[in-house]
Amino acid sequence: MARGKIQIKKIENSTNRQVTYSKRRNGLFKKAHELTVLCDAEVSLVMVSCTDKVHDYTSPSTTTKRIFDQYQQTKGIDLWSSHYEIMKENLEKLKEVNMKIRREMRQRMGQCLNGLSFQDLQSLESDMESAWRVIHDRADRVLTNQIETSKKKARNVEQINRKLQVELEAMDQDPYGLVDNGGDYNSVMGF
Amino acid sequence: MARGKIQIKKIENSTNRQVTYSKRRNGLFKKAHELTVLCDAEVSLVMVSCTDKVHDYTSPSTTTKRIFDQYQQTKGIDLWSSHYEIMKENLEKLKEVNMKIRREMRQRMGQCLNGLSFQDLQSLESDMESAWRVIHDRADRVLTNQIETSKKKARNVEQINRKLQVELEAMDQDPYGLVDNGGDYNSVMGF
DNA sequence: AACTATTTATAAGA
DNA sequence: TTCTTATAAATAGTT
Repeated sequence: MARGKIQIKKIENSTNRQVTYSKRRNGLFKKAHELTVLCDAEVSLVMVSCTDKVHDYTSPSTTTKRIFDQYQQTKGIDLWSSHYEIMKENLEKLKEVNMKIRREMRQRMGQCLNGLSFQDLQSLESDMESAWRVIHDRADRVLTNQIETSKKKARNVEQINRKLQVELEAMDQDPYGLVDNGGDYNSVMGF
Repeated sequence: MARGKIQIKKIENSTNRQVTYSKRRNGLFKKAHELTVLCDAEVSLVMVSCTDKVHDYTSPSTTTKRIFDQYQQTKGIDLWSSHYEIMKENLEKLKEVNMKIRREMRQRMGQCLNGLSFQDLQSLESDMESAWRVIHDRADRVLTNQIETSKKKARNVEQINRKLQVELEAMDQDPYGLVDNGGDYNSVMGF
């Protein structure tokens, strides 16, 4: 508004933008304050710069919170209460779910069986039996795999051993012969 | 600021005050919007007139709530925010606990066993075996108790039956005798 | 609401 | 950041 008109669009030069922000911020604060005094109004002005700094003005007669409360009341929108309520509900639901799971868990661990009827106990018992079987089978398979792998490794080592022995015997008979056994030797060292 | 300077103090004439409020309010909104655009800032401007009407401007890129959140974060935290934060933390913790329990639960039901080592599987297996035993014993005891109770009831009924028979025989011999068997009779009807 | 004489805000430069 | 100043914008008082 001086020394030339400007377009109202983002100032690309960041230094200029910063300077303008600072100047206009003060202007806005001044105007806000004048409005407060002249018209006996309440004003809350919060600004967040693009570098995330917060500046604010609040008319002396009130507080930011009070103005926001009034804002909420008039607009009929709960700015935070709705979030708060939803979160509270979620928390309660989650707590309940947690309780249920914990109880079931305890029952599956053989605790807190008092409330259960004979039918409940029987179905729990058979449930656990089949789960146990799955776990047992699984453990079995893992163990079998481990044994298989070990055996395979052992066979491998044995085989390499035999090969080396043959080569050693060959060297006994031909001490100056050139035998390339480096690769196999390294693979034995791997164990 | 035109046609004469004015003092910055409350305008006593209420019509003038109202008019000035309206004019300057628009000026403030315009300036706020210009700041938003020129400097890529976020602005929240809430005004409450002395007649308790609320007017507001919020930069398009954000919401009043968001700005208020930022404001709170920068300035001290008020009650609402701390409640909110604590609740959020609680929610997160509870979610995590929930996840863990669910995973353990699934494992105890024979699902999602992929991540478990042989040792894990073995300890889970023995855990479940002992829990199963507890549940089995419990079911057994409940069944035994039920049988015991049934037997006791049966014996009771039998005894009452015998008594009634004796009384019937007595009536055969002395049809007009007064025998008080109401109590026993009712207890038989109970079955 | 519009007008307009003035004051105020501010863009650009230092 | 602050000051300066030419000029754009806002607005007080009036219609």
